[in-house]
Parts: sequence; C-alpha cells; structure tokens
Amino acid sequence: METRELRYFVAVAEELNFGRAAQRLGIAQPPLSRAIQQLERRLGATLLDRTSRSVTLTEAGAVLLAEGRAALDAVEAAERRTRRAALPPTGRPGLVLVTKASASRELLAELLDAYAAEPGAVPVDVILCGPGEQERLLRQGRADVALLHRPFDSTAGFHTEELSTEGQVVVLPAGHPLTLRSHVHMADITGLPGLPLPRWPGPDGSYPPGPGPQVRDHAQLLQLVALGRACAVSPESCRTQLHSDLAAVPVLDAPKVTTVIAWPPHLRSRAVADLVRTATGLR
Amino acid sequence: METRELRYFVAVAEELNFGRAAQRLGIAQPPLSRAIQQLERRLGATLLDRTSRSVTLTEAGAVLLAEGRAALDAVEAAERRTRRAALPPTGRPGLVLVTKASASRELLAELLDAYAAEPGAVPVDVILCGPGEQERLLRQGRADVALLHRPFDSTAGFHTEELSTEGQVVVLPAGHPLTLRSHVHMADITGLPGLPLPRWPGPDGSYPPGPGPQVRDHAQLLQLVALGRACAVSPESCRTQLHSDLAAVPVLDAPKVTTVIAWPPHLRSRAVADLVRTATGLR
DNA sequence: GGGCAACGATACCTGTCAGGTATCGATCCG
DNA sequence: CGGATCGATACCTGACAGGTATCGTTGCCC
Repeated sequence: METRELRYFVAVAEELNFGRAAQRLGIAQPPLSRAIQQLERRLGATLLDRTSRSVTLTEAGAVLLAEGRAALDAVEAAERRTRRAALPPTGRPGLVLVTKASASRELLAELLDAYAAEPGAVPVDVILCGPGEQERLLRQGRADVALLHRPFDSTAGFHTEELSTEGQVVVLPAGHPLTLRSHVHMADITGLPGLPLPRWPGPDGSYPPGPGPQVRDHAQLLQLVALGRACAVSPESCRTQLHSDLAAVPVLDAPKVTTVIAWPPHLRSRAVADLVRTATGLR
Repeated sequence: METRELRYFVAVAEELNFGRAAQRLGIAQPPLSRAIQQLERRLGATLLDRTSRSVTLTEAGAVLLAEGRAALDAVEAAERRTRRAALPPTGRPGLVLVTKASASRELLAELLDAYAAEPGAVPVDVILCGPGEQERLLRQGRADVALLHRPFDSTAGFHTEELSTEGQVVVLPAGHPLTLRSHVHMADITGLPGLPLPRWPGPDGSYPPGPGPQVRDHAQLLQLVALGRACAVSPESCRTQLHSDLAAVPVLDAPKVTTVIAWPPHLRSRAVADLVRTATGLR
C-alpha cells in the first residue's frame, strides 16, 4: 500500500464525498474514484458503500481510517525528523518540547533550567498548544517530548515517566459563597446554579451534548469563570496563574492529576534521554 | 514520501550495499540508486555516505532507518487489519493473541476460558513466539493483544494493564549443590563455575559479547541447563513446566516479573476491550 | 604497478500508470 | 418531468519506475 493511496482514502473517508475529497487533494474526481477502486481491489475489501447520493464507511473502511491515520502520522514523523536531523547543527533545535499553554510554568521553567545546566545540553524549542493537541504533535514528529497530564491526556503509545502529582481545585468567581470554605467535594460543585462545568471538545473536535459552555483552552475557561458563566476544576498549580477576580478552593475527592514526561518509544536520541533523566531527577 | 521509497531506503540501510539491497527488493541496482538519490533530494538530506567501496549511514540516515521501520510497520498493520476486517465473519479470527511460548500456561488458559464464557466473545487465535518477537507482531498488525513480561519485554508504544507479579527462581540441573538451599541471592549464582547465565539476542538479532551460551528461546535454555551447561533465572511460574531433571530455587533479590496485557493504542475494538476487562478481572 | 574485480553512478529506452477532460447513469428534488 | 448532484466510465497524455548497457573509482592481488 502506498502512502498516496492512504492519503486519498483518508480524505474520502473524512469527507464522505468524492468531489470534495478530490478538491482537498488537489486532483480531479475520476482519478480519485479509480484510486479507491484499485485500493479496494488490492486489499480485497470493500471500504466504502456508495450510492449515487451518499458514501458511507464499511467496517473495514473504519478500520483503515483509524489505522491509516496512524500510519500516515508515522510516515510524516519519519520525514520530519529526518529533515531536522539533516539541518546544520547551528541553530537547529536539538529538542522540541510541547506542553499545554495552561500547564504549570514553574515545573517547565525548572526543567528547562536544570537541563540547560547539564553538560551536552542542546537548544530546546518549546511549543505551547491547546489541550489534546500534544499527542498528535508527538506522533507526527513535530515534537520530541511532551509534558502531559493524566488522566486528561492519553499517554497511549508513548514512553512516560511520572514527574509530579497534585490535587485539584475548583476555580470560582471571587466572592462566590463557596470561596469561604476551606475545601469542597465534587458533589458540592456539580450542578451549581448558574455555574456549570464546561464542555471540552473530544478527539474529533466535536463537543459532547449537554449543558455548560464550550471551551477550547484554559484561558477561555478562566475568562468564562471570571464572567460568572462557569466554574472549573483544575490542577492546584493553576492557582499561581489566577487573577484577583478568581478564587480557588481545593476539591478533596477530585481525581489527582499526574504530570508526566512522554516521548515516542523508538526515539533513541541522547538529548531526549538526558532531558528525561533531568526531569525525573528534579525532586 | 511514498512507502516504496521507504522500503527501498530501509533495504539499502540494512544491507549497506546497493546491489544486495536491489536483489532483496527484486529490482535492478540502477533504479534503486536513482530512487535513493531522489529521496535524498526531496528530503534535502544526505542519507548515505557512499564511496565506490563502502556505504555508511549518515546521522539523518540513521534517524530515517529507525523512523522508517516504525512507519512501515504501521502501514503494514493498517493493511493487515483492514484485510482481516473484510473477511466474512465466519471463521475470521476475532482476536489474535500473541505470547511467549515459555509463558505460564495457567494464566493463558484461565484467560481464554474466562473470555470465552463472556457474552459476545469472539474466537481467539493464539500465536506463540520467541522472546522479543511479540512487539513487532503487535506493531505490524499480525496480532491484536499480547501478554508481555516486564522488565524483559518493552511495552513501548502500547496500552497495558498489569495482570500479575511474581518472583524469580534460578533453574539448575537436578542434584546441583545449590538445590538444597531454600533460597539464594543473585550473588550466589553469577559466575557459578561451569554454569554461566546465557546470552539473549538483542533487538537486532545479534548477541552481546561475553561468556555464556547463546540462546534464542526458553526451551533451548532449559535444554542447556539440563545438560549442565548453564543456569537460568526465570519467573516462578516456569516451575510447573520443569522436568524432573531440573530444579528451581527462589532468588530473593531478582527483579520481580510483571505479566501485562498489551494492545496497540488506537485499536478500538469491542473484542479487545472485553478481553482486557476479563483479564484484569481474573483475580 | 598493472590488471582485475567490486560497486555505485550515468545514459538511454520502454511500458505502465497517475492524472486530466468529457461524458454517462443513477438518484433525489421541486 | 427537468435539472442538479454525484460517482463511474471511456479515453488520452505525460511522467516516471524499472530495465539494459556502460562508465568511473577504488581497493586488491599477482
């Protein structure tokens, strides 16, 4: 199977429309139809059920969509990492680290400082991204290491080392009655009148149904809390980033949040190993 | 980057000889030379340093070899799993489980029985393989789940759940003086005269240097022990498989061995989820 | 040191196939 | 019933994968 065929199939499977998929791929529709037919013939599998009005995935098609995306990510990672390895060492980022924009600045700063002090340290580029994007960046080879937060982020398919664990707090508008309490429980804050918990997008970018405002990142969320439109349960370390119009109260029975450092398993570079060792040795 | 190009490059990088690589690929040497040149041009990277007498990998080439193998595995997995999903449900293996031939029969039998009793269970094919092969089988889509043994097997890149933990024993020829002891320590058995610990092949199939016989699987190893040519440190559960000419003594300070069930992270099938749930619920 | 063997690169040819345009056939809709 | 939408088919063309022949370089051995 060639990556071209995979790319074509993924495009059609995502659009469920040959014309639009062809447009997205920058080719005409007939060659695309033919390519998919040939792929189906070679696999001995019907991937799409097509009538002249609609296209739907078969069971096999759904499998190929999931596996094909992973395979294309792997190919892209190979290409990207090779390109980077070939750059002249001057100015080339030795490591690309990705973390959520909302993550604790302290831990990151501490890690970068400690690593920079190591003998043989290479320059580290930092990418900040929204929740849920790190995984893809790692898998596509755009980044080498990530700081992830269990249980929010999936560590599927990566090597990880735990760095720290912390409890969670509920973030409320300053002056809310609950802010007088020394601590609360989850039951105290679910269904708080006028302050629903927000909804985060799933892996496919769509939001689950239900009440609560839709948010894409932590800054949006804090904005909503300050506006009195939501409340948020976040790791303790976010307290250092709260403005005075927000208050935080520990939630005793919220799940603990573990910060882990994660990297693709087959990445066997000295720099990654050093960084991980530095990270695990921090405390 | 097309998979064809990747396959070509991996072949050359493994053979370090264009002629042999071409032969292995079933094409002539000139097109192969051209393909690699084109790949290098497109990546903007020199992958191989070639003189008319020798070919060596550059830094970028080494990166592409590692990443490219992983990418090719992913593509192969996509193809294989799609093909299987398209088979008529009758007789199609619902799940393929892979484990070491030397692993505990009890745990496996118990798991298979318990799963078969679940509502909605599908047929399970079992593959037995030598140590270190499971990882590749999972990554290439030849298997869906594996029983791995930490710390021997790398669980890199997979989802895992721990199933059981056990100590290790040293396996000795029956009648050896140490068999009279109720337990031993590692120090007692390293450098035992005439009974060296064996050497296992690394991920690349080559053996580390040093003394001790070379073994490829557990059966070979036990054979060597019975012949009085080696001793072996193995998980306790192997005791049930020992013949009367072998004896086992617990090694108190040997690392504990954890049996885990592992599966590729993006495999989102009901059957795998059921099997994992059954496995974790066993005890 | 000259001849030879090994090996990758180059030159050149050919057939296949990816991709284009035009058009058909089916289906839904007003 | 006519038009719009959408995938499939027919047919053409150019690029490129792959083949053979051959060259240039470099160790090596008599």
